[in-house]
Amino acid sequence: MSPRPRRRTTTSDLRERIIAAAWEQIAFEGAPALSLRAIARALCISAPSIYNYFPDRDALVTALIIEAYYTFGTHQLEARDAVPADDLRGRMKSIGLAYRTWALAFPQRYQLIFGTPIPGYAAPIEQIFPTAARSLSALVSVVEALRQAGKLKADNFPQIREDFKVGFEQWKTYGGQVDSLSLSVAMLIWARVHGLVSLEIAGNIPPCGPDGSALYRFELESVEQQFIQP
Amino acid sequence: MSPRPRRRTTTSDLRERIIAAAWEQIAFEGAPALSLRAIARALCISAPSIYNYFPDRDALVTALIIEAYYTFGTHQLEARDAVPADDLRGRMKSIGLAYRTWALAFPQRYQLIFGTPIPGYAAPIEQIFPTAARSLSALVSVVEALRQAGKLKADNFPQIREDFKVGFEQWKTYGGQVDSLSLSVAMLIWARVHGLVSLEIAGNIPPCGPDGSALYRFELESVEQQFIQP
DNA sequence: TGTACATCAGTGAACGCGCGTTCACTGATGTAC
DNA sequence: TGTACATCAGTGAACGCGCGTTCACTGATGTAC
Repeated sequence: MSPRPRRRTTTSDLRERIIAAAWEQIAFEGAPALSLRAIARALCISAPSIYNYFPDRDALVTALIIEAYYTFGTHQLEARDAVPADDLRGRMKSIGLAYRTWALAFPQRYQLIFGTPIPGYAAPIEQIFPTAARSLSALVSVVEALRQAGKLKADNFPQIREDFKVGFEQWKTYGGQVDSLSLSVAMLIWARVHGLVSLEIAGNIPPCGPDGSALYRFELESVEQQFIQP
Repeated sequence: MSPRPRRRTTTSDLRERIIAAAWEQIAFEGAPALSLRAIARALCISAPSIYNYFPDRDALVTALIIEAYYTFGTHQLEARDAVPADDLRGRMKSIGLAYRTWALAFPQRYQLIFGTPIPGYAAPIEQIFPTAARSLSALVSVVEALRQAGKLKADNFPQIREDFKVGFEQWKTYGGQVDSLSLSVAMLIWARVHGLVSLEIAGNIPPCGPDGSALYRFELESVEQQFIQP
């Protein structure tokens, strides 16, 4: 009934330092090896104090995943907005190149959100979904803009469109109505860039060879030729 | 100097049962959670007995990776050879469909060889490489056959070909001379199927929706139209 | 055929380790009066 | 302004756990003669 004392303003920002140390550890050891005690050690802090900020290890992982999606999404949106809105080809190319740039800069974060799930950790999809959907909204919005401008080539897509009408309902919820055709095409483009990037990060193409930028640029051009009207 | 007694023929094939139990565990828990003690428990066996067959945990993981590559490669080669050698389009489609079939049937094995590396485990590339290269040889051989038949469309590839000439030397060693153009194109096709398949396995496309077969079939047709002369 | 012996797959106990998490606590901080 | 008090971030000890790996051993097996 009586007014509660205000919570002290936190001056140590320990929560952020915990997250920073977690990223540090993930960068060197990989996500599945993430350990609260190792984080505490790195911060010269007792392990239980982490529980003042996260109820358990999984909550920390969830926070990391959401932050990774958010950072990635922001990077994508900035890449899109760096090109004038009437140059849709330019916007597509910009987000395509930015995709690989971010993934190569933060490979462990990329693998954390798009790679193999961590054993024993079940992602709480309802918490993660909005940020995950936002992270792809740059791509989706450009494809949708192309469609509305009548510049989207998608000859063989009616069937896919029908197949995915139901499945994409959830994706649509992140913000307003988006055509299921646009979402299907965006998904396909996403898969192409993800394919090359994830193989490159895993060190599969080519071992001991040059980087994958030539193949990647070729693939972006393929997307442009296949899906955008001249 | 005197003739050593012959090694007793092993009747219990425990080595194979260890590997089978390891696959079982990977299927349920994921590869990074693989534990020698858990395997021993599943087999009603003492943990140290595993050391009669594998010098340490990493050696077991290496054996599993090689077996996964081998099984996958055999599946690919069988898919190729199920179609007459003069029907190269048919062969391409067959291995393309088989790729997804195998990956969906054994998602953890797929992630073990093509996904995020296991933390703390460094793959001995010289041991793994031949089997890994073999696993992609079905695709490479079909692309190469197309090239030799003059049916390979690859207009914008000269530059890539040059970039990758050095990098692909290692790949070539698995068996005879293969043109670097064919290898580049094979890599690109591989990246496309891998992109869709890995997103599908990770549950990213689409959440709660239908399976990815429609998108996948579209992508195989895209490959055919883009890279094979009519 | 019988016996002594070398082999070696599998065992049980033990090692040291790092982990997530709990618990009762301390002590600085800011508030109420 | 001074004092009593509630708050709560951070601590140190402890829990039970599963892990990889080592070690000396046992006991069945197959061989040599």
